[in-house]
Amino acid sequence: MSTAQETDAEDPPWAEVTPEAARRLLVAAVDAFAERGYHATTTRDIAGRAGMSPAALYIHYKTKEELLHRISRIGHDRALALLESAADGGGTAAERLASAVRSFVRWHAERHTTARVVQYELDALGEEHRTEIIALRRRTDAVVRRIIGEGVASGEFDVPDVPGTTLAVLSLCIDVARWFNAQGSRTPDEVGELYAGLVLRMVGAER
Amino acid sequence: MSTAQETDAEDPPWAEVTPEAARRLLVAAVDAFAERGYHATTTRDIAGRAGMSPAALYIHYKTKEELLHRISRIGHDRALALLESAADGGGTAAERLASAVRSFVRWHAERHTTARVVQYELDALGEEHRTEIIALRRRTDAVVRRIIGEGVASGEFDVPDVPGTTLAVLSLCIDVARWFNAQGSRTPDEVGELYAGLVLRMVGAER
DNA sequence: CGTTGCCCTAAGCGCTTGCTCAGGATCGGG
DNA sequence: CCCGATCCTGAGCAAGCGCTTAGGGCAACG
Repeated sequence: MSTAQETDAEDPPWAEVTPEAARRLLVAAVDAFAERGYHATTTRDIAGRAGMSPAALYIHYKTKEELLHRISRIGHDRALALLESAADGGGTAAERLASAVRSFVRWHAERHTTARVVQYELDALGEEHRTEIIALRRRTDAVVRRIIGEGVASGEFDVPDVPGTTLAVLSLCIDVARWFNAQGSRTPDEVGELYAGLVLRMVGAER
Repeated sequence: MSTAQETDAEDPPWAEVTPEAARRLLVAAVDAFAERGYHATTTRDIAGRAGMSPAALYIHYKTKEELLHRISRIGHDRALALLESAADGGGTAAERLASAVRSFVRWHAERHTTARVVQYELDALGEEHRTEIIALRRRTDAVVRRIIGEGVASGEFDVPDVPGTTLAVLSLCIDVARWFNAQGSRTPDEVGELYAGLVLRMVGAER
């Protein structure tokens, strides 16, 4: 029972969730939400996976929705941080775009359990929490659009429709969370590399 | 109450669902599943949208899951038929690939309500029904892979990783169902055109 | 040893869920 | 006028849901 059934490796990521019992519950919730979806997951299931009674959940979280919000918030923060650090990394626009896609995709593959919850359970959030998360997603979009725009301005890229291509690039990356490990024949690094190349072609970068 | 709240235009598509009341229920279920997800939708909600009592549902369908299965089955059949007719349409590999992406994407945009259910509620299906649907999806994959393979063989395309690129192309198209109409600034035709161009670049087709 | 505060559990409340069942309305054929 | 078939409803059952409440175990501190 101590080995997580199909969780991705859990190196550092929920370290910021401070009471240790709260972290155990949150990790259990990520697994359950990713496996069956938010609405199909019961609070009893979450508590059970964390080795606690159903009532224990409500000591650390006010509602089941608050759990989803914490997961979504932390996940979006992390993904956005990855993107921004790649975008500010220096180099040509092509180098920055490739690096951004690589790390963004690698995260969605490596942590596909978390990413699935973060990306696909968005409208299970309450009104207020959802608008907060949507603001984060707009910042994600802005980062990618900026890199592509700069590449166009510098003549590196040939992109007739910058907003549309931005949308497509992000959509491609995000959907990794859905299919990854359907059959496990690719490592996250390989997918990141493949996708970086495909995206460079999409923006018409010289090879 | 007679105007569907945000449904896509309903030209022909559920004509094969024969008792008219069963069709009304199915259309209502598509709307409800797309809006709130399968698990969050109640049979009372579905029946209510169809203007019937909760019990009426069970005259036409054995369970709520059977409804999802019928929707999923018909939707996958339709999407696959579109793909195959484009793939068998003649012309160069580039023309066939562009045509396939155009119609596949257009379907996912135009009928994004249906597509959302079809593509994202897959594992709410029971064991047996799910494996049936997965077989259809493998055929979808095979169609795209074949076109790309032929393009590579004829020298039209330059694709280092055919299975990986096939996966990416399909993933890109399918994810249209998730984001389309988030803001409604693009028509399905425009998205299809945009995506056909992007995909041709991904496979390294001469322009 | 007694007290305080923290973390947890057993039990269960009020409500909703998927689904059932006995029977009513409507209609074409005799 | 009655018949059976077809399609539907009102009422409700058993199970499961999110969440609450009263209290137990235990470490830290005087």
